[in-house]
Amino acid sequence: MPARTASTRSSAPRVAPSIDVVILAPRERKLVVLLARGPAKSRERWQLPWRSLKPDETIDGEAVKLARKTLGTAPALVEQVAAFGDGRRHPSGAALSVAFLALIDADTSAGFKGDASWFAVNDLPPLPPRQRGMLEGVLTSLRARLDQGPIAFHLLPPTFTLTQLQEIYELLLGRRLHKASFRRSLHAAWLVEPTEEWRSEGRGRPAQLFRYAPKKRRGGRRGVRFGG
Amino acid sequence: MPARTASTRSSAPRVAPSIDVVILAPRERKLVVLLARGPAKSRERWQLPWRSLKPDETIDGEAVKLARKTLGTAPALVEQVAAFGDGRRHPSGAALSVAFLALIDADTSAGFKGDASWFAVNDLPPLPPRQRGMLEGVLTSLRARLDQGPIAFHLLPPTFTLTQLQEIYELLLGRRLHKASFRRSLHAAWLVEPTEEWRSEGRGRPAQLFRYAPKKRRGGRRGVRFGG
DNA sequence: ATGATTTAGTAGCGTGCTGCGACTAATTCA
DNA sequence: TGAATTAGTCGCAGCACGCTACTAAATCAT
Repeated sequence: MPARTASTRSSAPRVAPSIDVVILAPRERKLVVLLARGPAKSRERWQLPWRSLKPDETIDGEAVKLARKTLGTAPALVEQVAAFGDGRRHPSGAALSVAFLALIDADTSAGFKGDASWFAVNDLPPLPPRQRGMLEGVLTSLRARLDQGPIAFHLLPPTFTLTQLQEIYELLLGRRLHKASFRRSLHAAWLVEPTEEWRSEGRGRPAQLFRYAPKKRRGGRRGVRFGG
Repeated sequence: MPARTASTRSSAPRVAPSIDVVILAPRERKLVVLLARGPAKSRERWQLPWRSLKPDETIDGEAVKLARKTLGTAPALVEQVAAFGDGRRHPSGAALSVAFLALIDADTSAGFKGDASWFAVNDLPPLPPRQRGMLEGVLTSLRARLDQGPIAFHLLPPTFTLTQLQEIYELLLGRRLHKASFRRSLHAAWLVEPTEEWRSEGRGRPAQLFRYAPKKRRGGRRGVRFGG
């Protein structure tokens, strides 16, 4: 049921596929996404950063370049999520768009200066319809694969406290986790190792800093399973 | 920044994205994939079924049509897996290809008459390089999502014995499972219900037939976790 | 016919993982 | 100096998992 859209008359012109990137960072207990300004005349003033794919270009390479150009710095992770070729409208007019996920940590994102702006994913401005679907698809996929790979670590700086790590998981899962169970799972997964440093964050006992250091110990590496 | 329409000159010409479908069925304890004949002059004589995407077409719709046309009947499941736009060669010359997974059960696949042929996924003829990658990507994704959704059921007829179901899981996972544990997990997941029928399959005690009937019981539906 | 063989399905035990409440430890604030 | 706050650990109770061993119902061989 292809819904005819946008600037088309009898038969749509052939337009190159687009690459769209969903750049995420944690920010004040919320997940935020980086949106770029659209053309002034367009209905939606904000858009996911995108570009058209030229022949001979690889999608992964171009996605990394696009993320770096938009962000001014290289993200910790860039990963393809899915292709979107429903009939919905895309700013490029492309019949097909490929969605990418990009993650950076809070510290790096705080240093961002550029034309784009951060928005909480729970409180977004109107987006072009296909991009709205792409964003939702990326978030769903992110949550589903949380326990498959070390995704959460890419939202943190190189060293972090276990409470910080737990807060990232809670942010992505949308629910509270039990501290003791979380740490036990983490320990069993052999994903982090302690550093010598401790950080005093205002009140309370200082926390030890850890770094991401997966050990391929005997038995398949298990993801972090959640207590809570 | 988005380039114009049809074809460029000096570098590669612009070619519409392709839709490629990996049609799988269980067959004599092996997983088989349906391959179509390529053009006689081409290096690889066999290819994944594919077609070029025209503007205004939706990828999911076209994937279903392609699968149905190739197969002569509608598959039990058609699902997008990923986009492939590495530099590797594709028969269409497209810069970008989208891979789809399609599943049908053994009985239906046995009735297949057509130009294409079934090959065991462990013993394949040479394929165009990008399609080789797409096939591997689809298989990897299939195995990874086995415990997330009811994928296995789409490789079986509407009613089946629990031994048949277990064999499908063993086929996809590539290892033997323990009967009692498998059934316990299945029961806990509330995914099947017994019918009144029993099937006598040669020797031994007859087996009860079950049907796929997921119950959204209290607590999130767990996938089948594997014993043994 | 009857016992061997084959396949289906269940019972129950030990171990380990999970969820949770309650505890100790180290710091800041009044 | 003691209340409050945050970090980190202990250990129990219950459930899930892996496995062996059992019962059930059919066919095959003699």
